[in-house]
Amino acid sequence: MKLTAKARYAVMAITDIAVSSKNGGAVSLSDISVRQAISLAFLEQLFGKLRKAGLVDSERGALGGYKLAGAPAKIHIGAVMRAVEEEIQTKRCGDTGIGCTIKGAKCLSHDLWQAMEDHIEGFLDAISIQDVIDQRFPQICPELVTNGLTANEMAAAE
Amino acid sequence: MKLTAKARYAVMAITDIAVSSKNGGAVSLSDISVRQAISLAFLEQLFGKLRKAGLVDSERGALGGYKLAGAPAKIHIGAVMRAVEEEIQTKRCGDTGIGCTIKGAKCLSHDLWQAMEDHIEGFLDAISIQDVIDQRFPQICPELVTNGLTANEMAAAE
DNA sequence: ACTAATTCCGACTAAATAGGTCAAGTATTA
DNA sequence: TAATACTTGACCTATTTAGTCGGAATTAGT
Repeated sequence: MKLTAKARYAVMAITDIAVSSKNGGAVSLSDISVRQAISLAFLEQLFGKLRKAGLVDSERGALGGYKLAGAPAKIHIGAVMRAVEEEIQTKRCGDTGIGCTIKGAKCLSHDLWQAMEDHIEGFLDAISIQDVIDQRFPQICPELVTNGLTANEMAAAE
Repeated sequence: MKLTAKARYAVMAITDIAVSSKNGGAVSLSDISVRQAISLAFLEQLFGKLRKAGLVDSERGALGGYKLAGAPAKIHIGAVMRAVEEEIQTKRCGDTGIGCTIKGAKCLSHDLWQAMEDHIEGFLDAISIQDVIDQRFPQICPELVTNGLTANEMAAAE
């Protein structure tokens, strides 16, 4: 899961469809291109992947375009981002062992990166297109539990 | 806050100091270089920034090296990563307005990226070097609150 | 049938970034 | 005084990013 501009454009574009579609009709990429200021050629590249991932359906020909494959509340940001970025998990410490495996043992920070990735992924998978439209996002969890103390308690203990 | 290999190396190296230091003595970069399989030249680059950020103290001369500026429990991963990556927040949607501001209004996904960044930053700031050594990481918060429903409740409601 | 609008597909590319290296020092101490 | 260690900044290079380009296939309206 990469957090790049490409992934952001994909979310913007697919959100645009949810907002702009009339009666569930198809929305053309040229319309999205104008509204979101993203080049048509780049949108074509993105929507090829979104279609293959089953997130949108296409209608070819004149008056064609794309429509969401499901309800906005059922399409999650994480899925959109994974669709347009080929590598699900990139360059994770330990894939090669270089700089991670020391005499056969996992490095201390290996699990840290895994926990971080899980956290980011969990966050993005918890948000649907509908949530974005409604501007409804998860707040930071106030009780990040580490060894029985909350983050706030740990800060106070310092 | 960028999540690159450079930032990971910095965390690995600073964790190495916490683990390898004898009686709080300085640890040389050449030792870290060997143990963590990171080039000495690259470590020098990283520790220059860590020192300026006040996360480590240096001792020059023979038998010199670096030591942590504070207790491992007081140095947090987020601070380490911010120290080695110059831009705190990069490429955020809306900095230029291109592809974000449409007729003067913020794009729908603008706040999404902000919420995501806050979430990642909160996660990393909650973890100290000591936590990494003890392999103690925050679990995914089971109650991601969005509009009063937890993530689980929302999934069930779909 | 013809035309215009649109998706589909793969190759290509310019610019930026990541991830380093190298050279030439300066400071400290065994 | 030699060895070790830190300091600084310029430089380098492969990869990734963020696209473009050209053309083919498909469909709706005239």
